[in-house]
Amino acid sequence: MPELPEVETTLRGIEPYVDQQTIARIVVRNPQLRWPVPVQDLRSLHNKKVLKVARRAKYLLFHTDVGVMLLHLGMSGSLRVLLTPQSPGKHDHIDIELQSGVVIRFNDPRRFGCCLFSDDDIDAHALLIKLGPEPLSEAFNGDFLYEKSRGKSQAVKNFIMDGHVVVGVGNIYASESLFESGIRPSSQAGKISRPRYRILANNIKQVLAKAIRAGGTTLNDFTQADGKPGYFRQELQVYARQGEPCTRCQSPIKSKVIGQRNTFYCSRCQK
DNA sequence: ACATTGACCTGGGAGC
DNA sequence: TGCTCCCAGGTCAATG
Repeated sequence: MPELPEVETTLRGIEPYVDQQTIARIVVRNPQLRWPVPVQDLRSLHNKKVLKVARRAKYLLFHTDVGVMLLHLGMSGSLRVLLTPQSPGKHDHIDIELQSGVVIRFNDPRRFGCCLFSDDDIDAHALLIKLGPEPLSEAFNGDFLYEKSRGKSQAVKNFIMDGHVVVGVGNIYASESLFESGIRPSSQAGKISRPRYRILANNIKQVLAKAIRAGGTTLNDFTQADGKPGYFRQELQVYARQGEPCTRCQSPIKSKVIGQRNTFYCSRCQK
C-alpha cells in the first residue's frame, strides 16, 4: 500500500510525537513479519531518546545513540499515534511506548512489513546500500534516468518501479507519472529518449510532491498517523480508472498487467 | 548483468 | 450463508 507519499505522510504525522522523545519500551506482540523482529536488540532502545526520525526510500528510521530501528510498512502497514491507551487489535503487532505516554502503534494485516535494528552505519545497511536516489532529490533527474536505462529492454514502468534505479515509485505513482508524461508504460526503457526522460523525471517529482501535499492515497486501508485517510485518490488520473474516460481526451482508460502488476494508461495520450 | 517469476500473508469482494 | 477464486499499495530470492 504505502508508496513514498504515504510513508512521508506517516513520518510527518509521527515526528512531532517522536522527535527528541524517550522510548519507554517497545512491545512486540507478533515478531513474525517479513523477517523475524529482533526483540532482544530492540530492548536496547528502552530508555533511549529518539535523536531523529527520518525516511529513506520507504523505510522509516528511528535514530538513537545506540542504533537505528528500521520500519517498513510493506503492502498493508500503517502507524498510528495514540494519545490515550487503546486496547490492541488483531494486527497491531508492535507498540513503541514513549515516556510521554504517547504510543506509536504498528498495524499490518498482511505482515509484509518489517522492523529491524542496526547498530552499524545505517547507510551501509544491506537493505539500503544498493538503493537508487530519492526521487525528490537533485540527484534524480532525466539525465540520470536516461543513462541508467541504456541497454535495458524491460518496460519503462518496471524500470521506474525498481528501487535500485529510483526509490519510492510504486504501482500507483508509476502509472500516474507515465500518464502525465504521455509515455506508454510498456515502452522499452532503453529506447526512450533523453528529452522524454526529462519530462518523466519532472512528472515523477510533481506527482509525488502533490500526493504528499494531499496526505497520500487511500485505496482501502491506508491511514495517516492521526487515523485520517489520504486525499490523493480523487486526484488520480488513471490508476484504478479502467473504462472511465481519460480526463484529457475522453477515450476509455485501459488496464493491462505488466510485470505482474496491474497498470493503467490512456492508449491515445500515451505513445 | 539482466529480466522474469515465485514467495511471503490476510482480507475483501465477486461469482456460484 | 458459505464456499472458492482472484486481487491488492512491496520487494527479496531464486531461476533462467
